[in-house]
Amino acid sequence: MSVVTRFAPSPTGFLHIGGARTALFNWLFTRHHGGAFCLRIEDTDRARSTEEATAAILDGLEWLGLGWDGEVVHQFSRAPRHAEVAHQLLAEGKAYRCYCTPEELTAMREAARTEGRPMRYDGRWRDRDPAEAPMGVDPVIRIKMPREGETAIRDLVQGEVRVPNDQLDDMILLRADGTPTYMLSVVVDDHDMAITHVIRGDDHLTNAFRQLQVFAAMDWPIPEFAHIPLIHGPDGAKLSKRHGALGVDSYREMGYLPEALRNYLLRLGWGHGDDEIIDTEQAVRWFDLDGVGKSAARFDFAKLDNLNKHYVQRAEDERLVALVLQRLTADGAAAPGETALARLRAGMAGLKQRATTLSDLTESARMYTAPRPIECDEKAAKLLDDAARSRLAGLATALEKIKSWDEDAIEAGIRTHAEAADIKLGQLAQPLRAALTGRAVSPGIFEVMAVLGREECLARINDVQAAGP
RNA sequence: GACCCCAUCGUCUAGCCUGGUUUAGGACGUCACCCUUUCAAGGUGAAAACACGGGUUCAAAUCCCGUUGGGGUCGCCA
Repeated sequence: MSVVTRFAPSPTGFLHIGGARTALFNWLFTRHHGGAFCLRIEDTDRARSTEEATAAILDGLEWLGLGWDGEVVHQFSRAPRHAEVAHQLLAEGKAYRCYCTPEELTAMREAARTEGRPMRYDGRWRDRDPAEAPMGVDPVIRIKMPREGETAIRDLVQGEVRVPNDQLDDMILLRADGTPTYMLSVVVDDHDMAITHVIRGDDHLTNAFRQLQVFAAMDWPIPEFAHIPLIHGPDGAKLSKRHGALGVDSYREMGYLPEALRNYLLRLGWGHGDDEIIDTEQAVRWFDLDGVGKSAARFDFAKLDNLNKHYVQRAEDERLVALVLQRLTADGAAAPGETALARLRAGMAGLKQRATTLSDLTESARMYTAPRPIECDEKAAKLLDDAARSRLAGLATALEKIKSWDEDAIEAGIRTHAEAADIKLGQLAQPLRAALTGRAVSPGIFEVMAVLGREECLARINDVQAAGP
């Protein structure tokens, strides 16, 4: 039997990090076993579903590299089929019309709360004669749930979980306006799409019992379930907008690489021995549901940063140059000229060794792309005191003497100069770094000089001298 | 509140199913030292956990029960 999975977000907001992980697990599981990974947009809530949210979700999945198979299913378009199933159940006596008004239900709910009982519909129309139906009330269709015994699911992550059937009330299948509810739609769609494995968030675990009864009523085969634990915020509380419940687009903006986010999300709740750095190819080979933990995990930016740094350092220079260029010009700024671009390309190898995010990388890249005179940050300015300036003064002639302008020759030339002038390399290198890059931190200074070129170095040193204290 | 789920270093986890091989392993983070033109990287080392209480057993992080703590669900939302 070939595996068919689905990721079924509702388009009421961006693709948040928990959803992204659910999608990742589904995708990995499908790629590992061979099969189809389907995407279904659960847009039956017409009031809250938006086109923008759908676009954001598709965009987020694409960016993360989680491609789906086949056409995207828009659940609302299948509403007639859902209604058909509800009516079939009605005809078979497995469902019934309920004429309760929303007010009645509210009263029921309030009463339950004051009496400290759980709120469950009391089934008052379950066996009532439809002839008693009040005029002018559009009925909903409710399923007849079993009232005795218990329902059990064998969850691939949670193990066997059972719940007494008296906990399950006669839920609504079809609303008064004839539109299907989520509980009906998921089941019908999962069946019609021939989904074999339902891998979703833990928050759906209790829904699974209700859904199981719909499958049973229709006499449909029941898919495998795998309810994966939720992701919590750094403080252990539910991920809310205040914490890390950001859309994947936010992580993209912060400068994380999709492969780093995938690796991080994979390790959040899934383990394979002591392995930490797991690229996607390896993940596909290793991933299975038995490695999924049962407890919720907290989101930790420090670890994501560490992973991101790892992937940035190993990313192709050209790819990073393109990404940095995008960021450099994102605010409408003019693209760097040819010389600046050439420097960026040449300097990328050194730059990326020190970057954590694309955002850092972009900031550090400015030392190669910004026009003269470059701006000094506070720490750099501090390095350029009078003593430092005077040490720099004698350097120009030394630089003129260097024959071939490459890293090794520059280093040799400067070391010789430092020895002759009787100053420590460090005392020279730091002011030089400040003058050349405007920062106190940069790639190796000789590398920077090689990338910048002799003329530019001389000019930047001169800029500092000219500016005065 | 009812029902359900969970519980190993600060965090992510390995070990748990198939009790002894564990002075409970790794990673991130933290701290120290080394390297060093800054930073990063790298190297070495350190501090750091089986929530608690009962069982079962010759032996429990591992099995059972309870307590506590955390989480989820209780919509004509999904």
